[in-house]
Amino acid sequence: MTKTLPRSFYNRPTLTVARELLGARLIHISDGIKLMGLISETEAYIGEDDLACHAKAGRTIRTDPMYGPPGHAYIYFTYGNHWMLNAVTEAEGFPAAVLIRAIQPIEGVELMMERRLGRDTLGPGKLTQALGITKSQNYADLTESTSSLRIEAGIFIPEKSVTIGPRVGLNKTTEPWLSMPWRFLVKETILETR
DNA sequence: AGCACGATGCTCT
DNA sequence: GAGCATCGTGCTT
Repeated sequence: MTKTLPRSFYNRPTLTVARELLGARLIHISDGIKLMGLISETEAYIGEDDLACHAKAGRTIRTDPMYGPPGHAYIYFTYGNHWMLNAVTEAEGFPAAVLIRAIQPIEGVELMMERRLGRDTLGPGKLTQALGITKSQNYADLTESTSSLRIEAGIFIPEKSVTIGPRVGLNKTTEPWLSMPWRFLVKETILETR
């Protein structure tokens, strides 16, 4: 029996949270079926000064979840097709979040494969499609053990298995934000556990 | 294997 | 009305 990561886990510097979320278990109960994957890629978006962070526009309908208490989901829609899943970090009132960019499916793999038409789950829009995550899970409390969307402690990822680099997909962002090494990626396949 | 582009709709100016 | 924290296809090497 594993435990969800507590709110204090998220109430820390976003870079620390992004690094430590690697290997954690992302769980979504979808149509009564438990889907679970190990988080294998994250990115940090930190405050209104970070020009890559949506909060650069201030507190709006869209960015509101990031200003709320840590440990909740911030979900938004982009490019006309894709839902993005973030975990809100740092103290309430400071807008920051970790974008979950990829998972390694562990449980409920058949349903995930079906939804993805057999394709992979490496990519922020792909994992939400596989897990069936949409705007209806926006603001979900990730720390609640009965929540249909939650994150539990997973397996430890050693430093030598982590690649750190600049965030991707930022088209018009200017320096220094464009090159900030705020992306965390597990190099090899994470060992399968239960 | 890598690049270019179109799809598609919500959010903010 | 433009821009976007993307994805998949199709075409080029």
